[in-house]
Amino acid sequence: MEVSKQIELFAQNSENFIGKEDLIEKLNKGKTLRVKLGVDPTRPDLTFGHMVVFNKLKQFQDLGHTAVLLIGDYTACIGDPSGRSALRPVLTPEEVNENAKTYLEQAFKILDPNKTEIRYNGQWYKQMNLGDMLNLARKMTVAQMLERDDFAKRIASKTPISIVEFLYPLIQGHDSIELNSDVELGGNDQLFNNLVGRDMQRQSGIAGQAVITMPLLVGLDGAKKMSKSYDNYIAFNDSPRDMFGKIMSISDETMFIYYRYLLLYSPSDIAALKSEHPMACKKRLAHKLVEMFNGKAVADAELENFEKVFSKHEIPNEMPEFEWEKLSQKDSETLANIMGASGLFASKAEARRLVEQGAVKIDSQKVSDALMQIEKPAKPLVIQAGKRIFFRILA
RNA sequence: GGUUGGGUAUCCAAGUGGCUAAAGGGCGCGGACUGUAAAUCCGUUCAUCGUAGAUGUUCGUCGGUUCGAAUCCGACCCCCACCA
Repeated sequence: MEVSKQIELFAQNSENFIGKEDLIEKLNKGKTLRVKLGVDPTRPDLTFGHMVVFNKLKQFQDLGHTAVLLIGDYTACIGDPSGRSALRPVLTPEEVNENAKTYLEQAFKILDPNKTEIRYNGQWYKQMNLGDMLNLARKMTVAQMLERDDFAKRIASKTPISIVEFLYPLIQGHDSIELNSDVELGGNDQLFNNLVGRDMQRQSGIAGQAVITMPLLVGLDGAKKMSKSYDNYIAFNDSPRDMFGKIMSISDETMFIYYRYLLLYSPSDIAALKSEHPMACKKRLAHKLVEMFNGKAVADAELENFEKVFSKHEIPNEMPEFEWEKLSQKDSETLANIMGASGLFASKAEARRLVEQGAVKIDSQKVSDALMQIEKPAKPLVIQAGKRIFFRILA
């Protein structure tokens, strides 16, 4: 593909794109780019927030460039502050390996494994000694470090900063030297770190990497960034039902953001969407994303389930099923006990509360007495609590 | 090492001897409404008990004072800040 077209694609949806000229030069020479993405193996669950960056990496792959996933197995012991004021936990090597494995499994739902190079930074850091470390530390000044927005804010608010946090950008930067990367990708919170890599590469006499950062995706609440700590995320590993439901729960405004960053719709595509019924748009978004992770058949089934349960207020096809004997030893039992025994509720008190609030239906008939007797059924019985919990008692 | 301030339910946070299972807010859950698991409004939010009130457990940990403690005393653990 033409160089200018490629550059245009690289820039698509990005928040910062530094070193564009360097890339143009390299591409004009016909170079295959090495595109680095640092992976944090302390948090093995990928969310749709990560997907924004992975999509970008995938674009590079599709154009024939090399994706380099750097697993910070060694640095997992440091704890990167990136926007959070609390230090991250230190992990054992076993945990890191396990995490890295599940991380990659998920990442390859987006990326092409055949075009991905996987590296571990333990490879070079294990052999480093204190002298090497000090040489690294020499490459930057405290003042430069304090330019980082996060640090500046923490100084201002008198929040402590550990020395290891100062080392983190240096270490990430050194990784770029080892990997000889031409581009580094990351979320916008990684801008500073990635730029340190660019500087350090130049200091060591090689061309500085370009840096492309992607915006942080807004979470389900439509307000804060998607993050596990805010519990406003969709995970790659969510069940198809949850994934579908969570997407259906976002606001219309957020929906268009997801179309843009998750499905890479262009502004004109999105303008076209806005003329459609928002409900239809949202269902399509949910369907496409679920399909991406679980295939078309599953996505179709979830769409059908959603329409059935939430639009038509009908009972879903699939739900947990119980033998009567699993719920009670007697021939008849109170509703509260049955619900409690199903294990689908936090406690028996919770089950009672739901009944009192008019949330519980037996075979679609609303019931109001938590202590009513349920007989061992002659034919299957469906108990529903709220809009989302259903279970069937088998005859 | 010293000096402060602090550790309350899922989170933030009030409470400084009984009226406190513990204010208020957030999250969650339910109901109404809706194209929606949006928004809004209302309700609810430790557990157990045949629906009531009662009992059990809970306010960093252990022990003590008291008829009675989240609240007072002692020891210990942990966190933050300042000083060194």
